[in-house]
Amino acid sequence: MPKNVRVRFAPSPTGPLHIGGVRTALFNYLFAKKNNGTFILRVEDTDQKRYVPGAEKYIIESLDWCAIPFDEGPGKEGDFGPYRQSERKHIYKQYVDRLVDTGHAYYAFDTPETLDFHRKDHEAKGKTFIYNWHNREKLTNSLSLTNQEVNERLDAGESYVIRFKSPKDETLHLSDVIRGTIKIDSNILDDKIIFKSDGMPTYHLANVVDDHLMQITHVIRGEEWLPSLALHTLLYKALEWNAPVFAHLPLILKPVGKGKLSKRDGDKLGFPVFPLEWKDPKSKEVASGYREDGYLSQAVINMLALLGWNSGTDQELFTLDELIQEFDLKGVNKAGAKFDPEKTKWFQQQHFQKTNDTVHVEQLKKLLKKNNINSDYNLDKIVSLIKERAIFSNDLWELSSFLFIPPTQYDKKAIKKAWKEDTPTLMHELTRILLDVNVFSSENVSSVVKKWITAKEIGFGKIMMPLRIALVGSLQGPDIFEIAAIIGKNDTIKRIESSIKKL
RNA sequence: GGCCCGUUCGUCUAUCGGCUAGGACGCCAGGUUUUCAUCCUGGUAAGAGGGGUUCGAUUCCCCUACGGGCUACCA
Repeated sequence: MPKNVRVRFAPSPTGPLHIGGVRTALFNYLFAKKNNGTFILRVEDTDQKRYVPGAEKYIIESLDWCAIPFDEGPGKEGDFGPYRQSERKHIYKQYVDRLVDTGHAYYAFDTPETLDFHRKDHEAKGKTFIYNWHNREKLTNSLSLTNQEVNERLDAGESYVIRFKSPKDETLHLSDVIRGTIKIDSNILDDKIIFKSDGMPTYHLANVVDDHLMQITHVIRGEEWLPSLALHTLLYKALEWNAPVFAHLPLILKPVGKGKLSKRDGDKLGFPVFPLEWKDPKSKEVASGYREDGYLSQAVINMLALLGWNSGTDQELFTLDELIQEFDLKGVNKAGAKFDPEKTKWFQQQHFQKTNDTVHVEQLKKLLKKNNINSDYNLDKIVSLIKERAIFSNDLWELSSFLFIPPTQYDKKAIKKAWKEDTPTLMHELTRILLDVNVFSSENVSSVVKKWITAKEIGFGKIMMPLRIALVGSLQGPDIFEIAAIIGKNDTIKRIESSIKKL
């Protein structure tokens, strides 16, 4: 009987969750749901200095917006809480003590200044300073000091950290489902600090302890953690725990240039890198979000899922449920992927078109209200006419505003192309024809106007284009007779007369 | 610098030793729409380089190049 799948997303509340983090959360969620497992949110706030107020709330709101809710986490206490590491502070000490007792860890009293000096000194010589077996005897710690000295320092309240004792001359075989087996020479490993002088564990220790205590079966995280895998594997071994399965996701890279996608790329290239808008509490700077830019969360999720994963088929459009059905870690790529804002837009367009019209009508209502428009037009009809040319819900307003607000200006190119000397006369005649149309439906107007044009033996363009200019202000928009029908007989005639006057 | 991971069209990717190397975004061309956009059809374009292994390598191995990550009392 296999264990129940339990996975976690473990962000640090140091700012807004960026899109790479959202994808990590998504893959965890998909994996959990696919395997009838549990998706846990754990807040890794062991570094008080970097704590940003509001960040945790932002993370939770983002997951909610993306519709990838967690089953256990802050505010949804399960059997393995609390889910904030700051609230688990008391738990970690016993495990550090155990590591010290079993000889896997030791106290170290070196000051940050001393270490910094060593690092700089080594760097100047073109070497790398590594704190491990080859020099730990020469540094200030419980391995180089006598028991008495150590106790004296401890009793005197001298600040200390606890380091994990990395092994000498071992070849470590690490395992990752995406990358296979990775061999590491333990001699290049640092004796990493696992417990800080402020009494808090570092990420490495807290992570391993919590994953074990929370019975995490699969650790799915970003590739930036791959170099820590050796340490984590060693920690599990030292604590005599079974390690979970590890999967390191490829990173999301900048669309252009070098490096991984960062906060700044969004502003520079004009697309959001955050799911939600974020206002920095200190600088008051505002970073745009997909939600506020009018993206559907389904589109963002779909795009993110396909960035580094594929189902093995040609299918690219997925709903969340379909993603859950199809998801498999085997389909995850190894190489980092450049983020593509254009394709993101395409996903948005596809999902927008699939969205039910009633949703669009609600959006349009909101947009009208925002623009102080009071209208009794048939919004269902309007949505059906314009939605196929829209990508974002905000487009609904852009594409229909001329219906609610008569044109005050006319597109110059359009005038040059279609508004000729005899146009005013023809338009004037047209108004008289339109006046006689009793039921002002698009079909009626269309047939009456077309009959008239045919009878007059003039080109369609000579009427249709100026009429469009008169009603819309430019040579754009849906079927012109549909437009006339929506704004009605009076407004249609008024707009034509107004255009004759102005042009 | 050291260590680790990676490398198929411009971009995201399929291919699990035997293909005219497939799809999608973008771009270009044509068609539909008496407008614009949508939409449809077609086109463009790729396995980093060099060695092996093999009857045969995009696929397996090695080297080089390039890209990425890590190298904190941050996660």
